[in-house]
Amino acid sequence: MEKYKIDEVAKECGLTKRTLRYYEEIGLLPPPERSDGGIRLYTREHIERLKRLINARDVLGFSLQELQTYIGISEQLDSYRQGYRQTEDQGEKLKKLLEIEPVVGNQLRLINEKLMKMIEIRDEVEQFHLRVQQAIARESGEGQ
Amino acid sequence: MEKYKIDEVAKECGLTKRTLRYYEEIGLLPPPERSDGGIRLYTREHIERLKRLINARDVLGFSLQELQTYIGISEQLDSYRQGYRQTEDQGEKLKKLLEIEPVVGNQLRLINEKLMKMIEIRDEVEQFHLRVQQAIARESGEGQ
DNA sequence: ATACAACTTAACGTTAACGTCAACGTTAAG
DNA sequence: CTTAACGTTGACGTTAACGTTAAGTTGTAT
Repeated sequence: MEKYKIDEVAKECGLTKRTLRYYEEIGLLPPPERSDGGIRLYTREHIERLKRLINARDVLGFSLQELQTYIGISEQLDSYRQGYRQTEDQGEKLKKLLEIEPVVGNQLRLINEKLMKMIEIRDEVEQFHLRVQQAIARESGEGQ
Repeated sequence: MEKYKIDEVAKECGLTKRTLRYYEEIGLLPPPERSDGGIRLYTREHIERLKRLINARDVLGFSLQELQTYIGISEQLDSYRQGYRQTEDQGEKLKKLLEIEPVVGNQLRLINEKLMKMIEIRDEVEQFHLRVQQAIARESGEGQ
């Protein structure tokens, strides 16, 4: 499996090294493996995860705190899928799932709300754009 | 025309008084009329404008700086519509419009990009939600 | 007229999300 | 084997976007 040093990751994701370390520091990124000398060695998985994070940050406008819970949830589902059909306590699993479900449902609702508002804004700006274009056409057709 | 004091406006818009004054301070809100004693008196227009602002802030995730230009543009269109067919310099108008157009076009493009990414995320979360619900159904159906 | 709630400005405080700098260690190249 | 480029951990600095407090003013209800 190929390994990446911090600057490569930073550049591929459009961040700085500082930001990567910061995200790790606050628990947003899982600490990557280190070389014998202590240098961070990231994998593809780290990068993909990071990209999803950035997307959520930029698009949903989540704070890093909010991203923590956002991630916590997808982590829990992963762990559920890992332990799928193992001899873990069935009751515990169900309990966790029942905890997670409303949180995710709520997220989904919020995202949909935001989405609708965003479409409204898009339409407004589109109208706006059209009016400007029409005005240009009229104004420049008139001057002759 | 009805007038509103700062706290009414703040509550209707879900902000604090401090935030309203701050927005005015940085030029995001036009200074409202004042009473003889110096108390801010807002109108419906102020409120509606403010609400659009909050929407753009929350949904598009604009910084207050970015909102300034966002507003600047809609202001310019307003001023265009005001001066529509007046004896203003036609060349100036056209020049302004030609300046505005690519900016708005760019905004529109950015918004559409964000919108698409958002839809992707929505779909992911939706899938996620479904899987959780299915897991619950399976897990709780099994225990009997 | 007097209280009292709500307004005002001014100034300093706070938090998130990094930027920047110093001092030092690691690694790949010649 | 020694540089030069890149990495590491502190630690302090910065900026946006307000919160908070103080000290005083205005509006209104009795």
